[in-house]
Amino acid sequence: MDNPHHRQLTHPPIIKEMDFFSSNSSATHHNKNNINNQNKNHHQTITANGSPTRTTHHTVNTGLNLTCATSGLAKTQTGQNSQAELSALESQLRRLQEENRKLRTVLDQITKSYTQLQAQLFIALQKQKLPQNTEGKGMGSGQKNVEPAGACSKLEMGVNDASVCDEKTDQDVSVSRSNNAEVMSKTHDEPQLTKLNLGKQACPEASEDVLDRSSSQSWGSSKLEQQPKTSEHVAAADDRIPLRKARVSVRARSEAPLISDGCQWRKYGQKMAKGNPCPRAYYRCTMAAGCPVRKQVQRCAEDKTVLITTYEGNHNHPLPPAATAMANTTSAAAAMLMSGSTQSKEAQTNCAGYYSSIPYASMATLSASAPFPTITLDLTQSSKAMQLHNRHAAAFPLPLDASGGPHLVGHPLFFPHKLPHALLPLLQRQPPSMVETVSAAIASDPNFTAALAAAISSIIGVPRASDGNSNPDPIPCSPQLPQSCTTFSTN
DNA sequence: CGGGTTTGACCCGCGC
DNA sequence: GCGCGGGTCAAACCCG
Repeated sequence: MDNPHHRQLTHPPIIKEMDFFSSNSSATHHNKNNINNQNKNHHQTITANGSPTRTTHHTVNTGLNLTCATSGLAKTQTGQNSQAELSALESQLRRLQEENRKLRTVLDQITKSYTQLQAQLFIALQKQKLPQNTEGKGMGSGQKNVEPAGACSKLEMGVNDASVCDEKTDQDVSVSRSNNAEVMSKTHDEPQLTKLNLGKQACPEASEDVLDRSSSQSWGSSKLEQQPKTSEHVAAADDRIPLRKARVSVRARSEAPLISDGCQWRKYGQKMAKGNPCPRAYYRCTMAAGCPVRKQVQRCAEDKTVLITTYEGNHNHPLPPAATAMANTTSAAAAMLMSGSTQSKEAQTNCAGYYSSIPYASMATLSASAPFPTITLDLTQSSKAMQLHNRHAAAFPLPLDASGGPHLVGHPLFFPHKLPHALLPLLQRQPPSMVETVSAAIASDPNFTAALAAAISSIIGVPRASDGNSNPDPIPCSPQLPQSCTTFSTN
């Protein structure tokens, strides 16, 4: 299932596309200027009928010079023919210029309508968001009281199902697709998160319902977890595109047969998937009874050194520190993905385009066409990402660590208020015991941490990096991030 | 002996 | 309705 999907998602051409988008906003601009210059060319040639001196006018000049030359020859040869030819060329030029002008007008109109629509959408979403913010404020204060100390615990308090995020913050996050960095930042502001947290704390039944619902929908075939569809559920499904739980797929190079991620898993099945000689293994989280989280592990058909781990669901129990980092990464990714699950395919495409404009976005790819909405964090691309990273050094001043390599932790792009804050100490100060558990994935990819951070950055908030320090206060434990639906570490 | 793995059977959704 | 493929179950088996 996931193989063709992953193939599609992480195929190099997509990365090329990312490169195109990410590295060449200036290039795009440049092209735009070229177009404008060409337009100007037509204007100049027609209105002034002179010979522009700029080389960018070469094309049109050539034509004019040729006509001049031929007109000179015409005097000695067939003058009438040349005259006719000249007039024909001139009329053709006029036609082209007219057509060009029309096209430009159309383009202007389209751009204008797009901008207007974008503004209207933004206003509408802001209106929708207002009551939520008010609600969130009250909840936020309440939530702080019950927040346990410790980053990990804080993270775990927010058992924020990606699906929950989807249901409650659809509009919020969808705004982030409008290439609006400012709005993007708002999607991760506290209110919605506190709401989510409260949903779990103050209304456990309700949130459990949501959790169970999403679980039963994604793993509906499970007899143990399957719940009869109430009319409410059906109605919910009818109101929107069928509610599907996001999947987060992590591609990492590892010779190990299994990437341990800090959680305890029990294998409950193995099956040969079509199109892949490697079997797919099914695991269920056994850290807590009834934990709905499952994962699938399969090697990539093309590159068997690549281990594809697909997570689905959210843990309903506290996670060990070792498990929180990737958990928050993937849950954030899932939340981001699910926030767009109700969008049109076009929106999904735009979303991809949006991400592709972000450094490291080559590692995060989306798929709305898959049976389940899936986001893939391709950690096998880390080296390329690092090159990309360096390429963007001019645009995004990057601090390098002592080794001279890119150091994403503490990087401007690596916003603590965006990222699971527990990630910072985890990434920066890995206890030796944990380091020892680092698996072949890391061994084969020393930039794993940076790649992971890059993936996170690409998902949750890089656009904000450009605006610098809009939110300098670090939230101790980014509660806005949905709680880890997954965990990922190595051993 | 308890917990995890293996593996064939079964269920379910989907496309034809 | 049928076949196919993905996902899950559960009995048998393995292992510390």
